[in-house]
Amino acid sequence: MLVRTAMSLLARNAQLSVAEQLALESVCSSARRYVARHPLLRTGETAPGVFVIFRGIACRFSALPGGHAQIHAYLLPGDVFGLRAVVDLPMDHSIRAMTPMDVGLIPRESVRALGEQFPGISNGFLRLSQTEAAISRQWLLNVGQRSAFEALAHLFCELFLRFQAAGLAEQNTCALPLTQTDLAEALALSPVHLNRTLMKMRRAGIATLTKGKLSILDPEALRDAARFDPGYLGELPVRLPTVPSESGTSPRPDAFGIHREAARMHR
Amino acid sequence: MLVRTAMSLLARNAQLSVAEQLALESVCSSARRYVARHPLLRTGETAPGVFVIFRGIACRFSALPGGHAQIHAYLLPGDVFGLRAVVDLPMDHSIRAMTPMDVGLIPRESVRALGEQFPGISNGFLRLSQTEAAISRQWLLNVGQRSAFEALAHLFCELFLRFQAAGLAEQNTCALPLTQTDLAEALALSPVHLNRTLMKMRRAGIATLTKGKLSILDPEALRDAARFDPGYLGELPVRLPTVPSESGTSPRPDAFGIHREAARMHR
DNA sequence: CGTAGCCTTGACCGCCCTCAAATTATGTGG
DNA sequence: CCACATAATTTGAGGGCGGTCAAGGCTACG
Repeated sequence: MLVRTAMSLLARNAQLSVAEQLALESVCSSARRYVARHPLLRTGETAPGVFVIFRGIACRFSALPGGHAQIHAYLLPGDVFGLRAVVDLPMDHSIRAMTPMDVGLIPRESVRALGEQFPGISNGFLRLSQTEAAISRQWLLNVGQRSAFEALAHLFCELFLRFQAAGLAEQNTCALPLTQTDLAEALALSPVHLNRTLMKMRRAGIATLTKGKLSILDPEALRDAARFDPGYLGELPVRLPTVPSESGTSPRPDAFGIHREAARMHR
Repeated sequence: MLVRTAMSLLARNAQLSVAEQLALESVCSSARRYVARHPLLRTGETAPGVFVIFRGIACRFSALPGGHAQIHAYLLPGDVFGLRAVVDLPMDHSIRAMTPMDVGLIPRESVRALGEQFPGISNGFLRLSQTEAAISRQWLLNVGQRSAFEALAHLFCELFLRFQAAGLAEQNTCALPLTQTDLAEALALSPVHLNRTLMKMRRAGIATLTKGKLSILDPEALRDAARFDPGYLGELPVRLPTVPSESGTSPRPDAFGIHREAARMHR
């Protein structure tokens, strides 16, 4: 049930055929349930296979001396982790659940076997890997080049679109059950400064994060602050919300359309 | 000739069989030559195939408003770029030559065809992709978590080991024909501050960068400053140089063993 | 209803940025 | 080989973004 929807998300992101999706489903274990903060994979170990997220949020992170951590990526329903094991690489980082989770496992032998039978599956995992790499490049820009405000705006744009693509967003809100410390660790900011930045964004009427719910009040301002261009996320069938106040009245080009054009001024 | 040595590097990093390596070589174009600073791939375009570096250094980067840039990765001989095209993804960043280069091209149709014939080739590219991802995670730590001094030390460790693995390092030196501005753009520092950091490292007798040559004077101090653990680079048949003064006399544990332990003090 | 975690705000500090200028490579034409 | 132009390196002075330390308020949950 949840398995099917998550596998459909995976299939879309990996551009799998129906046959390939079904083949993966047939070797995917039923859901294992984990509690929040449960460690899923630890630095140094080799994953037993590819995990598929059915429900909940996880993160990749590096533990740092002093109890701090750097979060490298958030993993949402439909995302996978453990790909390194398919190519015999141990984990260079760790993964933990940030919320209660349901996770499926595709044993790495099955992945390899299916990869030989269905080249599209191998390509699909490469595609997922490449899209994650593109996201991580944006995170490097978040940490190295953007101000705290811009970085937070960019992160909100990314997460909202990814939640929306996973069918987990309302009109202009989505559940984002992360603490401010979690967000701070993603943006390499102190919790204190992340709080100040969040307050600033709230007072500006751009976006709020309350009780684990992200609300985008002024999508255009958010996108402008982040200079957000969604092209790097792949061709998601979603877009940032239109302005709620005057929703649907003025037929002007939407955010996604604008960036679609800008993203391919090539060729 | 240079083609063979570069393809051997690629084959090792991707863990290709001899047959797979030969198959790739057979569809790889002879070397194209580029001058320094030549743009190889631009944001938005789709690469014609997978490029293999025979000679020279390139970088992935994002151009930023204001003429600045963030470098995401350095690409050395034996490295590839253009993998995104194999899975029909346009470039989310750009790539340019940093030195004169010789580059081979494997058309993306050939890559896909060989991927179906040789599953090991698909796996190999996934492996390369995963190793690049691990490197980029360390870069996020460089920019977000490490001081300028620590980050520069870590970058030097990474580059030296990768040059060494490519057969491009002497005992404790290697050619590193990058300007201080190039390094600054990799570490998200200003050129001014990178210079100060470099001077500090030089005056501490740890490492110097002069006339395009990196010299590691005190490998232990460098490794300690960076808290460097080479595991993430894959199983390279190399290591940081031993202390020149007392080389090879004392059989004590090497860096790899030490930091393996330290890296997992969490949970 | 108490305790613990999370959020919020204030005060102060430091790493790194910006601006500016001097000095040293690098390269180019005569 | 030299004169000149350009780029790269080096050093100084001053400022700001974000860190750290600290304290108080809010919320959740046993």
